[in-house]
Amino acid sequence: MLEEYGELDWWPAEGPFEVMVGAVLTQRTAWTNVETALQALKAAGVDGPAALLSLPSGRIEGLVRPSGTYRQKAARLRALFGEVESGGGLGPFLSLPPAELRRRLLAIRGIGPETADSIVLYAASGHVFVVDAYTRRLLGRLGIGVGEEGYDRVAAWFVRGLPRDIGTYRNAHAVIVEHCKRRCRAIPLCGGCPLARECPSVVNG
DNA sequence: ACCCAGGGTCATA
DNA sequence: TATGACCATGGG
Repeated sequence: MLEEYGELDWWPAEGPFEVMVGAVLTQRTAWTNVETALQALKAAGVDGPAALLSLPSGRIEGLVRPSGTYRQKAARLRALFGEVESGGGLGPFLSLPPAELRRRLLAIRGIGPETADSIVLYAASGHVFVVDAYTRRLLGRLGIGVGEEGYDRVAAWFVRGLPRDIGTYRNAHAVIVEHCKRRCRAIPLCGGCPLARECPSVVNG
């Protein structure tokens, strides 16, 4: 997949703040809808935790509405950046040791393992592997049973097999998502996949 | 008129 | 532990 897609320089964002907002907004949501919401936030001058927290909840809800489940997501953003500010702001918060940062994130309402790890990996350059629905789907299509196991076990499986390098972790997740988004179409890897016959994308055309 | 999308929480059994 | 309901918009 690395040969097929190369280095993707994925997760386009202007900085850590935008990565964190995007990580919450993309929960069970197509990225195109996230972009609309991110643009609305930017147009409203929301460029950091303080700016976001200065807005009333209803205003935040309106801005993130295009990303769906907007009441939940507005509350989650408030909770997240409330923690960030009480931790001294973006810099100090993201500079925490990755393991502690991850624990702090998981303790926040609405931040689960994938959202937390996306923030750790893409905003704080912490050494964690992000496991999402695409990752499990790919493992399933390849007949690798570990994809059925719990989040931490799946992540550990990748950690064991990959070079211990931030860039590798970022790009590995990126190519998995980009590959699956294209539904395994016109991609050589699928032609060589022994289970292509059972791949839902192939079956569904 | 469906189905799904870069999850997470909560109530049940 | 393991399902199911719920959140809710936009594109195919």
